[in-house]
Amino acid sequence: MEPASWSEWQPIAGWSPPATVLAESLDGGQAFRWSGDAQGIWTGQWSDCLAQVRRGETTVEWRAPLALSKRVAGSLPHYLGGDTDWNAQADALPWCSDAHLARCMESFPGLRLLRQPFGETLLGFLCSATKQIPQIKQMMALLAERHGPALDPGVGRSPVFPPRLPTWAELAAVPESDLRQCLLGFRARYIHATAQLIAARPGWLEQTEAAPYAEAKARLLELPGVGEKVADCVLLFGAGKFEAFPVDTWILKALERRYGLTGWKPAQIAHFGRVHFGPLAGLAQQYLFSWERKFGRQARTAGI
DNA sequence: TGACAGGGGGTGT
DNA sequence: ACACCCCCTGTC
Repeated sequence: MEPASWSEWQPIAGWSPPATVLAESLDGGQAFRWSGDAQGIWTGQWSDCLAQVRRGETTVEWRAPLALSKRVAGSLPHYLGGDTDWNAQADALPWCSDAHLARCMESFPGLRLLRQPFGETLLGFLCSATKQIPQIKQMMALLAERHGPALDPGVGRSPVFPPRLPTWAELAAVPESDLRQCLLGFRARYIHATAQLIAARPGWLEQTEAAPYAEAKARLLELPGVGEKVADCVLLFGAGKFEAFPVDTWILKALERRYGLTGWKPAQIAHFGRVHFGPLAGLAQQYLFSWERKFGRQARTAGI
């Protein structure tokens, strides 16, 4: 599986997060196709791309198998959110009047929202219901191994690359029983039915990704297995809709414990989030989520 | 060491 | 509210 040769490490200008924040950005629950080694090198896949990322001297650096490096060079900056001025976005959050948000932002300096391919973001979060990250990653790996074509190197003879994820068109041809073999459980039915629905509507995915937030969300909610939370995750991590505010159990805990919203229902929490954090609520959500996951348990144990 | 609950980043009825 | 699936983890 190890490609014969990699390109030189190349800088990603303007991004120099601490190791913990790089880990949180790549493997904190936005994406499910990155894994890190003991040297701090992260290997990840998306679309037809395979790359490694690490902290360099001054910025994050990347490299790719030589046969893929041109493709990755054209795709990785966008994937890592390089189109966005993150300092400006973070500064636009109401940290000035929200001490807890300020604390979360200080704990994860340089945290980014990824801009993943829309279709595979949808697939990932259809797998996510009542599952933790390692299990979701296992499902995604099995889907790729069993139903994704080997990554196309593009030209001539080349090393064997690990398989990419199947597209929705490819998933539509996979029997539900085969999906179940990928440890999907009841999610297999959702993915199968969603694949049929998408296959029956050419252009539907692309139009959904391009639509404004409210319309895109309404369209996603038509899919079986997609509720409020999954739709918002797909739009935030796979469509760049920063106003999306996914409410999962961590955000529920965070707003209950840190903002005193005891007993509020998810829909009420979502409304509070959008009003309180504004048009970049999704970015605030990511800071709160990361903090709660990393520090929330001990904070609650300490009675905070 | 092996069985056995218990629970998990939700959705649908 | 509860079922839906079932792998993983912690525990005895």
